[in-house]
Amino acid sequence: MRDNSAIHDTVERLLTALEESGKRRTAQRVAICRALAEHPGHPTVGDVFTRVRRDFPMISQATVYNTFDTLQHLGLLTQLDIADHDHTHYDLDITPHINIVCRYCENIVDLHMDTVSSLIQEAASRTGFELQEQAGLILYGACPNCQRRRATSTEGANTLSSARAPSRRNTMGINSQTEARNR
Amino acid sequence: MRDNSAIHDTVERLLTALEESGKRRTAQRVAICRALAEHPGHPTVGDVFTRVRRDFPMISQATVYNTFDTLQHLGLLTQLDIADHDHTHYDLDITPHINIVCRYCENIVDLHMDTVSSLIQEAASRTGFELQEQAGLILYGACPNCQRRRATSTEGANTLSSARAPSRRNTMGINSQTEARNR
DNA sequence: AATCATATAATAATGGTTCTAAATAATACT
DNA sequence: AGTATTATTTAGAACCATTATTATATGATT
Repeated sequence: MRDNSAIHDTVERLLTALEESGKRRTAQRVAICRALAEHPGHPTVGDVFTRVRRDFPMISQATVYNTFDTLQHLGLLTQLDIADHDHTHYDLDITPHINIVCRYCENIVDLHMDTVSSLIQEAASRTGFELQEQAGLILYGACPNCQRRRATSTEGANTLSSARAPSRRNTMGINSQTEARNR
Repeated sequence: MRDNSAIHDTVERLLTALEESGKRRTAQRVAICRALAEHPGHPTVGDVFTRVRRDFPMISQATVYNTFDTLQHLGLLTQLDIADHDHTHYDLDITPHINIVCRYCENIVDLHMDTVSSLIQEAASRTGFELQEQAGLILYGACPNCQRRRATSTEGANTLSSARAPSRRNTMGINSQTEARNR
C-alpha cells in the first residue's frame, strides 16, 4: 500500500463500496479515503484530519468520525482500541492478523500468521459465536529497541522473551511501521 | 473463583502482593480487592466503585482507579479496552486466553485455549518483542442469543459462522462469564 | 507522642468523542 | 433549467470517563 497505483486502487475500493451502499462520493470522503490509504500505519482520526485539512481547510472533525464509522460498518476499516493510548487507532488491513503494541514507544507492528485464522475459527466453533475474521488481535509487549533501551533497569515481570533475536527485519509477515505519536 | 474460600484466597493473593510491593493494607484496598474477586466477569471501575460504596460510603472513585492501576503494574490485573464500550473493563484472569465480545449485547466470554500461548510465543519469536503472556486477546462477534434475535434481518458481512451450534449453552445475563475449558 | 511518607476524599480539569442544529451540496423530479 | 428532496458537512456545544490536584487523614517508625 505504498506506491501510487496501490494507493489509488485502495481509494477506489473504499469509494466504490461507499457508493454501493448508497453513500455519495463527496470531495471530503475522497480526501479522507486517500489520507487513510496513504498512511503507512494505524492512523487515528486526528492523523487523517490533520492530513486532509492541508487540502481541505474547512473540513470538520465530525466528517472524519462519520466516514470512519461508515467504513467500519461496511467492514472496510477495523477499529483498534489500544490500552493506555489516548486515541483510537484504525486499520485498513482487514485480513486476520496480530497488532503488536510496544508499551514504551507505543509503536504498532503488524504480524500476519496463518494460525490466527484457524484460532478464530476454533474459538467460534467452541463458543457458538459468529466471529469477525477481520479482527486484528492486539498483543502488548516491549519492542527490540525499547528492550535495549531498558536493559540496565529491572526486568519487568510477566513478560515472555522471544526465543531468539530476529535475524532479519521487515520480512515475512512483519510489517514494521513507525507511527508518530499523536498527543 | 465463585465460592467463598476461593474468593478469600484471591483477595489474600492480591493484598499480599500489594504489601510485598511496599503498599499498605488499607480498609479501602481490602474492600476493592474483595469486590474484584467477587465479581464473576470483567468489572469496570464503576462496578467495583458501586459495590464497595455499599460498605464504604465515603470511598472515592480515584481510590478505585489508583488501586486498579497498582494491581495492573504488579501484573495481577489486565486492562481490557474493548472497542465501542464506554468503560474500560478489567480481568483478574491473567492466564493467556481470549475474551470474546458480543457486538450486540456487549457480553464478554472467556475462552481458554492452549494455542493462545503458543501463538504469543511464535509472535514474540518472529518480531523480537517481549510479549505479555497475561494478555487477554479480544475477538468480536455475535453471541448465539443475538444471532437468533437477528436471524430475520440481513446477514452482516465479514463474519465467520461457527461450524456447529454449541452443545451446551449458558444463560447470557449481564456480566455472565462463560468458561470454555481447554481439555 | 512526634515525625514523615503514604493514602484517601473531594473536586476541578482534561480532552477525545458524540451530539445538535443550521448551512450546504448532491441528486431526483417536473 | 429550475425546484424539491434528501444527504452531507460544518461549527460548536455537550458529554462523561478518566486524570490531576490539593488538603486532610492514616499508618509506620522511632
